[in-house]
Amino acid sequence: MGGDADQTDMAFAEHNHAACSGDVLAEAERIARARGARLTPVRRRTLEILLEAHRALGAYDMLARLAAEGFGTQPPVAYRALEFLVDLGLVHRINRLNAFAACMHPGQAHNPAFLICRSCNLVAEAPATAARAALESAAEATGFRVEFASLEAVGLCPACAVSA
Amino acid sequence: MGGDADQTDMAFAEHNHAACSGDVLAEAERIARARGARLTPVRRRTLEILLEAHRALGAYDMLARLAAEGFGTQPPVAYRALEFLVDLGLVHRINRLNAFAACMHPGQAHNPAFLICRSCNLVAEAPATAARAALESAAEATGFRVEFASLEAVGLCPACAVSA
DNA sequence: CTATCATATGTAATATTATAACAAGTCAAG
DNA sequence: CTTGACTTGTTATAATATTACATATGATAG
Repeated sequence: MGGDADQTDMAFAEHNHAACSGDVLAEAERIARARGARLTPVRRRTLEILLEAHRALGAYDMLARLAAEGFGTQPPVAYRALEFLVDLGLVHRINRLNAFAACMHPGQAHNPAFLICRSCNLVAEAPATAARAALESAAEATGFRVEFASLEAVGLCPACAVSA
Repeated sequence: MGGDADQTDMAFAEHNHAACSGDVLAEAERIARARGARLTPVRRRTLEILLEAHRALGAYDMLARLAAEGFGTQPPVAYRALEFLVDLGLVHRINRLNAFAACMHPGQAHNPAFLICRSCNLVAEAPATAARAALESAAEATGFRVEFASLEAVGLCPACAVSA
């Protein structure tokens, strides 16, 4: 899995959000097109908001922002856009937080692990190939067939670890 | 981690629930005592119900059973008992399901991975030492300090895999 | 013993997260 | 254009979880 190393590099580093968002957005367009799906205004804006926030947002938080921009005001507006993006692999659901975060590496084989900072709420993706393999092998020992696994770690990001 | 191998053995195997529940319950008493905590009737019964069910139950499902047995009828009754048991490591919260499952190996170093059968809803624990180590090492590469990690796999248990 | 204090239980009220059901609008294909 | 699939929006409701407060229980210092 050659992509793994690249994914870690910028996880918590300072970087230009506008640039990385733009890249992901362009990639998102291609992925949607390839799947015959339409990246409509609400959907696109939902993804943009998540990319700008650079952390996990709850559905109602997202809804408030969308409503403020003239989109619908009811829960399904947010849930549908988020579900669409999750299905396309453009957004991940963070179960622990009941929240959603933009995927920073769409298209690349991902299913990453999530690193959730309990201090600043930043969510980063970490390559989880090895961890997944270990989990799968432990599961296989019991005869369980893993179809999907979610790996979520809570702790302190580098910046917050320094402050503490 | 010598305990790991033992933990897998009975994960999905046929076994005597009454016996394994009794063992866990006795161990629970000891753990509570050691912590100066009281395993009161609601708390004890909550654990028993989870042990009997041998799968994850939602808080409201638990509440209904407790209420039927003469305990309180309001949500905090279930949430408080469950929180108490989680704090003592006697029950695990399965984030993916918004549900709770009895720990089958209390006391032993656990923080296991959870194997959730999407067909029969059985939840088993699998040793996750290796997976945790891999995850932690991936996290460390980004400078993130992991304090807690939840590993939840969805798939098919041996019995359901055969049926399918 | 019993007064006291921390803990536990119970309830009502409310907050948060999520889905179902349906009407109206959009858009590409024929 | 018109059909048919999809998208958006709304109302209503379900499912999950917490806050606040009153009462009860149990251990223990006096």
